Parts: sequence; C-alpha cells; structure tokens
Amino acid sequence: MHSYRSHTCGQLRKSNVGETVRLSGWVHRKRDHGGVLFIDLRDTYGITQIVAQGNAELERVRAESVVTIEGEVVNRAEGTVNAKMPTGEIEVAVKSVTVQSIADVIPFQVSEDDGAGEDVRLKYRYLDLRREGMHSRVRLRNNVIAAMRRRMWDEGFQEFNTPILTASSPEGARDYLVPSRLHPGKFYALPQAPQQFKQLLMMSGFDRYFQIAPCFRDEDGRADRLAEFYQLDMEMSFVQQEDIFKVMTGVIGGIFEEFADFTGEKRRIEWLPNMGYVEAMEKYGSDKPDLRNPLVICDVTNVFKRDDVTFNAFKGVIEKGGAVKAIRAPKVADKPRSFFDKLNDWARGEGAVGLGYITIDSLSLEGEGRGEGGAAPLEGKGPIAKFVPPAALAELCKAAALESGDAVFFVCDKEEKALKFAGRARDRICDDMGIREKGVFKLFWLVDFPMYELDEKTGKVDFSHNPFSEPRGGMDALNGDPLKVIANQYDCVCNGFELCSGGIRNHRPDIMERAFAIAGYSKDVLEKKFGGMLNAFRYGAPPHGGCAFGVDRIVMLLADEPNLREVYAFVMNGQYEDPMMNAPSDITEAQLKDLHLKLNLLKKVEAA
RNA sequence: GCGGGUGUAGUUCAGUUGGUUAGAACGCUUCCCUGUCACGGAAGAGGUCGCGGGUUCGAGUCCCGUCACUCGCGCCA
Repeated sequence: MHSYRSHTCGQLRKSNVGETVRLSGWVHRKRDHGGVLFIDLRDTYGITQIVAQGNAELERVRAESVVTIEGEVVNRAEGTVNAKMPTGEIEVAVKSVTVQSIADVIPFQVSEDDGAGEDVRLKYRYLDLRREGMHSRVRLRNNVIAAMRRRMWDEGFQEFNTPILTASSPEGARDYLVPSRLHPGKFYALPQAPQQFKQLLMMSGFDRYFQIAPCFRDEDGRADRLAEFYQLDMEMSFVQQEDIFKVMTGVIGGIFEEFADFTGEKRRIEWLPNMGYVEAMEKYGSDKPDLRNPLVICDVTNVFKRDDVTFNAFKGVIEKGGAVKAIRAPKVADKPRSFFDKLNDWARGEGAVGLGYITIDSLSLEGEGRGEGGAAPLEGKGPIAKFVPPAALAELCKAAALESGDAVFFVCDKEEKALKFAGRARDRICDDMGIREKGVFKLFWLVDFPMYELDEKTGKVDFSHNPFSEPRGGMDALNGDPLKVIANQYDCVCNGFELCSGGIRNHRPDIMERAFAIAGYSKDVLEKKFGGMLNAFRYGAPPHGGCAFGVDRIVMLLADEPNLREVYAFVMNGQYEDPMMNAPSDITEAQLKDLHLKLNLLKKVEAA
C-alpha cells in the first residue's frame, strides 16, 4: 500500500466497506467523546469521518495537524449516517496512526468562516486557502483559465509568451520599474499589457494570438483593481470590429455559461445589443453601466430653464452652462421620509450639495394631456416641488416619463460632472429600492468611443483611450474636428464592470503620425517611444485588432465576490504590500551597488 | 494626494451620560463523557482598550496628533 494514502478523503463510499485503507489529510474537526473519538479528515478532495477508540496520539493532535491513518472502512450504524456528506454513509475505523505534522494553535478557524479580517487572512494566506470558500474559488479560477485556453485554441488561436522585462511606455498608467545592472541608470518596465508585442506578432504574420498575460500597473488599488493581474489578451489580423465581437462573444459567453452555476444558483447569461458610448453616458452616466439596474437618466434642463420655475440654485448653474439630470424612481412616493433623507445624506457624503427630488402624488385627469391615460400632475411634493408650478411639473413628467406615485431625483452640475454623479446616484437609488435584478449576467459591447477628449485643466486635446486605435474614417476624419472623431474601440461590460477593452488598431504609420500630432506628440517623440512598432508598420502591416479580458474580474463575477482578493491565491493588500512575504522590502547595500543605485528618498522615511 | 469607516482577548464583536475588578461567543488549556458530525458538560488561562499627548479627582469612552487596516475620490491611454 502507498505509504501515505490508498484513497483520497473524498473517495470512499458504501462499496468500499470492508476494505483496509490508508488516508492522509488535515484534522478538520475533532469530536472527543472520551471513549470514542471522531475526526473529520480533510484533503482537497473531501472529508471523511474517522473513528478511534482509546487512541492517545490522535486525542492529542490539534486541528489542522496532518495525519496518516490506516483502518477499515465500515458502515455507519443506522441513525448515524450523515446525509450532508458525500462520504457520510461510511467511516474509517482507525487501526494505526502516523502524525506527519503537528499544527500550532491556528490564528483563525479553517473549518468555518469566523469572519477573520483581511489583514490576518493575508498574513496566513496558506491557512486561508485551506478554507472551503477560498479553496473552491481558487479552483474556479484555475478552471476558468483552463477553459479560456481550450476555447481560444478551439478558435484557432495559439498562446504566445511576451517579455516581462520590457520598455517603459509613456502613456497610460505608471510603470513598475526594474533597474538594470548591466546598464547603469537605465530601467526595464514591467508590461502594463502586452499591447505592442501582440501587434508586432500580427506584423509577424501569426494571424491569431492569445495569452493569459500578466499585467502590472502602479496605480492605487481598488476592490476591483490590483497592481498585478491577468488578462485574456488576444489579437487577430484582417478583421473588423464585428469579427472580434463574434469570436469573443462566443468564448466569453461560453465561459459564463460553463461556470454559471458555481454559486449553486444557475444564473442566466444575457447579451444585450451594442451600446454607443454617448448613449451610455447620457442614459446611465457611466461607461460601464450595470444594466441589471432598470433606472435611467434623462435631461430636464429645459424644465428648470422655464420662467415659471423659480429654483435659483439650479438656474444659476444652468446659466453657467450646466445641466439638470433626472432619475425617475418608480412607485416610491409613499416611501417614508427616511428613504429620501438617506439618499440625500449619501449625496452630501459624496461631496454634493444634496439630492433634490419631487414626488408625484397623483396625476389629475384634467389639464395638459401627456398621451394615453396621462394628464397633468395635480401635485408634487418634496423640497424642490414648491419651485415647480403645475405647468412646469407637467413638462417634467413628460420629459422624465413620470407616473403617479413616482419620485424623480435631480442632479445639477456641468454636463459631464452631472452625468457622472447621476450615474452613481442611479446605482445608489437602485440599491436602496432593492430593484437590481438578480441571477443574471448582463453583457454587452460598448462601442463608438471618442478618439480624443479635451483636458479640462490644460485645454489641450488628448487621447481619451487607446492611442493605437484606428480613427473611424481614417485620415479624412483626422483632418476635421478632433473631438468628433470616433475610434474603432470597444469595451465589453458586464453587471457594471469593464471586463474587456480593445480596438481595431491603426496600422498605417502616416495616420498614426497624424493621430499623435493632434494629441500634441511630435514625430520625434513618436519615433522615440514607439519606433520599434512604427518601423514594423512600414514593412507591411496587416489590418488587425483585438482586446483583453480581465480574467480576475470574470472570476470575481462568477464567484459572486465583491473583491478581487477573494479570487486570487496569493495577493497583496490594499496598500500593495504582501504581509506574508513582507513585500515590498528593503534590499542590501550590495544589491544597490550592483544596480548602481544610491537611495536618496525625496520623502523622509523612518529607518527601521 | 484627499475623504468616509474601523481599530477592545488568538478570532469576531459588545461596552450606556466619563465612574469601582473591561465582557460575550468561538478558539485555547485541564478534567469528565462510547455515536458525534457546529457533540455535550465542568473549571481555567488569556487584555499596553492601535500608539503618543492633553482635559479630568477619574478616560476604552471626551479633545489633539499619529499609525494601521478598509471602502471610495483623484489616478487607472
């Protein structure tokens, strides 16, 4: 017999009764009854109850110790069968025990979720990973990655590796930098994405590339953002936007279908029609709207412009070019005052003046008609209502499609800021109303991004997203108003998360020069920073495009977890420190010397 | 860089208006228990109330500062 195990802890069934077996695993739980001792023995495959009588050695071991036991598989007596366990019909009667490793007292419970905080979980991540939830989520992540590889290969893509030590790129996020020993004073950068390499592979004629690619960005963290993360990165040649959508809708949709029941609840997958960037911003105030939220934003600036509307707080902003955005909240007029106060408090906490609203108590049958069955409102209530006379209220009802019993919330600011804040209010109101749809993944492609945007501070035109994207209309488009240029660029959005970003690339060096010139980058700068790729374009570049899906965000959605750290085995905390490995850490003088570096920190740090 | 929240036993938390010896649950230690499966029972150990300063007769509680964690804003082409 194998010296550690003949079976796993998830394997034995009634059919094994009578066999002598050997099991190894962790002591999950101990139930000592004096004369008889039960231990739930756990490995990654499952849990088997073992039973011992008068075994002093087993009685001594603490939870999470590792033991090997040999014994006989026996039927559990009637009434002692545990229907909750796959192995619950049998147990193993211990004959001999080898203690492989005694565990110290553990800092938090492995056998249950005792609510231990993230800092202590990360410090003892290996213990945390033994726990059922983390263990299964890490397996989910591995399975998702395997499925991605399989599906991409099935579509005719090959997986490539691209360099980790590469050159700093001037745009985008901050780079993680690695000093060079052989080249004093010079630095490698870790890739923010394999963007240029995958495009170069298209220049090399490989046609279909993919990679589960590690990416590094030195920006502050968020629940859905880490310093290092993985993307399903892909690129294809001789394609248009729709070709990318077709392939990746299949691959990603397939992944969602494949793992939709991970949480035990079978969730639906819905692909909604492509949405334009402008529509997303105007209706949802976000470039990654959660379409499980039915609320939409509309513009009611004209209502507040009326002479008979006397709400000067909004009027003043409108006169300076601002706008009023409205969010209709259906059938909440009878909610207690606290419902509205809570939202108002939230808005103030977010730095807004408040969240004004009007409730529509009833609509009369007389007055101006507003279509079938509708009529002018009899009255509105709420802090702003007294500034809005009936005729204006009627226009408001029409503009925001209000019905009797509805409330409407207002955000007033400069157009862009108003939309952004209305977008967040939209989500907040939805959650307070409890109307976010459950059990569904709502996916869609967000298209028609603007190529450029105006930097508010400098007044300069800059790339709004990816500078390598193809401007729709080519050179002609670039000779017009840059702010009207649409890029062949797209995102894939799911339940309020940006899952993917991509584009059809600009493969013409002349157009690229022009595109960068508009954003204020001279030919010299372009050559210096992207010379390698630009050169490649000059030797026959195929039209190409692609995208990159955030692997971890997909896993996070499938696992129904609000935080990326819940789906990663080893991960840094919110400050990008690893409390287990003690990273980042000091280095020795010798290492510094090798790298030709001398520390002269601009900000004084206390010596350890 | 900025803002919100949190910080009390190994873990998760409670702690009233400032008032005597800072509590609970789980975990831990010792003991009892032959059918449990979140076993049960008895006893016990375990605290620089994040840290520093202040107010006060008296501070876990109030004030100031600081640190850590966390969520968000900025940032993330």
